[in-house]
Amino acid sequence: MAGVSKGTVDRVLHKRGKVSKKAFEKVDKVLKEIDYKPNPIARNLKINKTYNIHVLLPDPLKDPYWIPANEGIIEASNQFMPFGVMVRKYFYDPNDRTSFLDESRQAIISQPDVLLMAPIFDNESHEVLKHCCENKISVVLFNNHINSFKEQIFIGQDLNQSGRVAASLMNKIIGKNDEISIIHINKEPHMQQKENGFKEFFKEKSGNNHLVISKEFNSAEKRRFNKDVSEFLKSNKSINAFFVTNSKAYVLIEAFKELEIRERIVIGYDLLKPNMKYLKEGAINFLIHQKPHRQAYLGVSCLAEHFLFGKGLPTQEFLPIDIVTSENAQYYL
Amino acid sequence: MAGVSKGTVDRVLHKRGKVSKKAFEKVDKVLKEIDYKPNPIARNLKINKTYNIHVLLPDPLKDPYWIPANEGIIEASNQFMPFGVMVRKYFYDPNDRTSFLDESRQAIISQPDVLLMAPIFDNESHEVLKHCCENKISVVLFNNHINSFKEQIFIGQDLNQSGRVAASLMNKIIGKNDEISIIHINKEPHMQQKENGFKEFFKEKSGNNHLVISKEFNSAEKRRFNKDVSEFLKSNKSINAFFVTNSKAYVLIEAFKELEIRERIVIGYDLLKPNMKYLKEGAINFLIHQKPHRQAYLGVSCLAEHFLFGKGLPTQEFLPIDIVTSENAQYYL
DNA sequence: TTATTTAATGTGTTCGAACACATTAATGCG
DNA sequence: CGCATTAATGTGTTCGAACACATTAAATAA
Repeated sequence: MAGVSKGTVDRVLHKRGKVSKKAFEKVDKVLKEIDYKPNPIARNLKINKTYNIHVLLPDPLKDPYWIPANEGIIEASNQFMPFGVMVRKYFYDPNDRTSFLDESRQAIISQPDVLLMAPIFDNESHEVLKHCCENKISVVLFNNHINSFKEQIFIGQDLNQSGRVAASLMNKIIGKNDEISIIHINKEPHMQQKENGFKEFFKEKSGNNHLVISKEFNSAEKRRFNKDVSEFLKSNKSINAFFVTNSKAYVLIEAFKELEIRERIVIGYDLLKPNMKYLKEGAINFLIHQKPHRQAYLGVSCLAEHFLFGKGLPTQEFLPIDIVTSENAQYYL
Repeated sequence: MAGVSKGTVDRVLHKRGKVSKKAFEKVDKVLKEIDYKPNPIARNLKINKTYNIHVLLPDPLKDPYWIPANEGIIEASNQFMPFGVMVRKYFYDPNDRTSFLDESRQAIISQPDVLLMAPIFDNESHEVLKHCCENKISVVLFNNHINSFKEQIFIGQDLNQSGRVAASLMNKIIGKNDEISIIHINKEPHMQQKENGFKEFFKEKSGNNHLVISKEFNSAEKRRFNKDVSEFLKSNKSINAFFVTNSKAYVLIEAFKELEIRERIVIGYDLLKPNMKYLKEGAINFLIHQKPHRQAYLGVSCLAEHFLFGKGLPTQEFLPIDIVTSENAQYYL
């Protein structure tokens, strides 16, 4: 169309230089006229590179919250395998910081194109990031942020806002002057953000009608846990609404059952089987869905589409904060 | 690997016959051993066909509900244009059945590979489906079902369940023995399904504690509408909770404002600007998000990926029924 | 002016699959 | 056995982009 060979067009497209002003202008004009867009399929076929995405996440066997995340990775992996995208997973023990470091080291020495990780330990995650920088491996975070990692790509919920959503729901269903407790079970650093958001909402919207106090428990030993809960309730008789900041609301409900405590308001996180059961029974009023499946799936698929078809990458992909009741739960599974 | 030429492998892969038993077995064995998956990129490059997806939906200028759907189509269209997928839109007037038929005819005579449509008129949609069958154009429906179209591919919400979700929310926030009204504003056939689901929930769960009555209004003339609402409220003094079955909750709120009616519970649909405003103000308690953007985007992108990469098509893609409050609304826009 | 360097442009091959076409092997029939 | 017919197998080209390499035109030096 421009009266030059494909070689010259190629040099214009890729700015490889060595093109006369006249030729450049002829080609450029045509490119603009026909609004040329390269065929990503042909492009990819020629480049024909295998892309390696390595994923670092907690072992789903150690914490069932991560089961859907794992499935999301598998799904995306299968989908993009035929396109030459290789996904490899590294599981670490969510209760063991060294296991996190060990697995990260494994991942980094295999020199992937990108490391996708769920960073639940603050300090250790910093180290991993440093190593990745040194080895020129780009990093994408999912599930939760790490404080000073703001410059990284992140896929997940705004945890502060997530706490606010919980608070807004709580505010709609609690009685006047009811007292509320924020329950952290086996607290991880990022759970504090949810507490902050929750408190923030009540400070703004509700004019301190409701006392909000926070409390940490450890669920490792069931008997001990039940005793702790029982004591806490005894010394806080007027509390009858609970916000559990992770997927362990069912643990609290089970303690309630053993202690014969009924008719409390409970808002928790995540669609684990036992949570779903108590949601259906009415023992849990609302669950907030953190979409671990979608987070992981999106992490892999966004990267794959970026590598394969040059799709742009977002810097922050804040997923919707889904509110789940017994009636709409089925569609989120 | 099997000691035969690519021609023979090709015949085995595509079952074109003319392959000796011996050769077939050799090739088949290797294919299984290496778990051969065709490279969808190369495949598509060779086939090099332009796929035409035509979309028939109500004019977003006539009903703002359809604005995000239109945007979803544009987004998917831009994304798949470089792959040789051509999307063409036909807008019809949602208040004019002939315009629907006219536009459908236009769409069909251009012989697209598939017609994606939002079928808000029952009988007319049947006719369109018939025409498509005759012309061997496959059809995908989105936004709402048409009764006897169950065999078609559908992308959207389960409207009956959607009514149940609204009811479950209502049930969580109304006072004991409060009465409820289901409000249809400019009723379309599929809105009845939401009413059915809503009533069903209260029949099952709430043991007829709450009277639920349904009422239709027409909002074409504002003065008339306000008067109708006023009269309805006067003759039903104990009703103070409202379920509006489409995106027009804001119309009801505006009537309330003029009639100086306050502190009613309202649950409605869709994140239109005025609805969002009243949600933030607290005049609307919950909105249910029908995801018109995602419906339309998914419709186009599923089809495109099916044509391009042989991805399977679901028969029913029921989207999640998202519950929206002032605190999580921002992520759904 | 001619040789030589450098700038500019053109040509050929490749990626993996699809398909048309060419070739070779096997079978049937007189 | 020879030849036709069909079955079986192999070869070559194409899709659009990327890139190595070949070629030609222009600029510079001897």
